[in-house]
Amino acid sequence: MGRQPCCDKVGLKKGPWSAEEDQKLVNFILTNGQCCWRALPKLAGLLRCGKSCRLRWTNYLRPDLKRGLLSEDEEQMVIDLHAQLGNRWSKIASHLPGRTDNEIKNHWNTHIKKKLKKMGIDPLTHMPLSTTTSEPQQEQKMDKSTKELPETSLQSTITESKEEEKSTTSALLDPTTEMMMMLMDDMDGFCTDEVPLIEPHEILVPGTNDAPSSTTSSSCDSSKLLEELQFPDFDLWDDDFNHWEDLLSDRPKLAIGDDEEYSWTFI
DNA sequence: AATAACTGCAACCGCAAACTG
DNA sequence: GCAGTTTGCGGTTGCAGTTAT
Repeated sequence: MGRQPCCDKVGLKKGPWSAEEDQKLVNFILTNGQCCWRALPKLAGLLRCGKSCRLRWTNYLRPDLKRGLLSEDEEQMVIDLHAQLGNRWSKIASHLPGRTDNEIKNHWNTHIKKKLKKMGIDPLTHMPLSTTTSEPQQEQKMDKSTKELPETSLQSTITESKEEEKSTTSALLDPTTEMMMMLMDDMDGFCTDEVPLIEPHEILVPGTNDAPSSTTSSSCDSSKLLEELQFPDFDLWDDDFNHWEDLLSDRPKLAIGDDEEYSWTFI
């Protein structure tokens, strides 16, 4: 099957996002909803691939994201869920509202792994280190083959069955979280990755006070952007998703061509 | 003060599943 | 059922900031 090239397409920008790009992306998604990532960059006037836009949105720009370090509770939850699910970061993230798989993955690799090792626990098997091989090489191998993990006592409880997964993970959760999950299940395929969890008027723009001391230039720009950004006042997630059909069918009218300069009027 | 080493996070890459015609 | 396309996921990398020397 032919996979289309993504960012290696000539003319597409890579690397850190600028504040302007963030603004374009946020404005576009807030106006038109989240759909058709492939077409989004052109429609939003971005010289990025759809994949890059999706990543930027889900990992950084989504208004429902919590920022800052994971709390003790969240961290413990990640450890428990990892013991059950392994490196299935998206599954783990789905149990932590406002957290992304990338964020959890990074936190695991940079903080929790070390913490567990310090405590004499193998972060991979969640067993005491003395009973497991702690050869870095071996660990690397294991990491890479998480999908075919040799069954440990904990991991052997993992089942692919959704039903069983629900029951095992919900056992770890507090009643509120459990209820939220049940409600989400009732919402016909709703998942935390589908924005928003909140209404536009409830959007809490990450402020300067509790914002993480993120140090990358793009992050700083974006914090600024999000502070300044005026989210449009409309019901974002009603049946206005047919905006997309309009936009897509209107594409020629928008005169957005591959090599043309885009102009976009922001709300 | 300079710079080497370390750390943490955002972003990219490639694969596979899901979807579509 | 098949081929092509899109989306989602997990692993990895690059780089800016921080700390140690």
